[in-house]
Amino acid sequence: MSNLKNTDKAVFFQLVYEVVQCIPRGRVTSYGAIADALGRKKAARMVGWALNKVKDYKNIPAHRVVNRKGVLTGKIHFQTIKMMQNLLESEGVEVKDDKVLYFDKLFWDPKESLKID
DNA sequence: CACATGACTGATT
DNA sequence: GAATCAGCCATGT
Repeated sequence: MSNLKNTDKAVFFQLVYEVVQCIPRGRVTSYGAIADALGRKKAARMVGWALNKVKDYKNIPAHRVVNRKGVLTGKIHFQTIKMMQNLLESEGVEVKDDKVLYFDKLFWDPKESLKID
C-alpha cells in the first residue's frame, strides 16, 4: 500500500479494493475519501465504477461505501435493492431512508487510518 | 472522434 | 437548505 503515484486505472482499481477490504466491520466511508486517500480526490466516480464490478461482497464489503452524506446511493447496483441496507444493518449500522445514521460517528477515514501518501 | 452517462463532490445561487 | 453548475474520467454508443 505504498507507491500510490500510479495513474494506471487497473492499479487504481486494485487499490480501491484494498482500501475497501480494510474498512472495519460496522464502519463506513465515502467514495471521495477513498479517492482522496489514493491521491485522486477528483476521481470519486471511478471508485464507484470500481465497486460496480464487485460481485463478492464477502471479500470486498462494497456496502460500507456510501456518498459523502451517508446516503446509500449504490444500493441499486446490488443483487437486490435492499441488500446493501441489510448488510449494513447486519453489522449494526443503522439505516433510515437510505441514509446511514450517525454517519459522522461511523465514518472511517482511509487517509488517517492507513497513513497513505 | 464526439457526445452522453454516472455507486461523486464542492462551490455557487 | 434545495437546486444548479461545473469539474471529474472510465465506458458506452
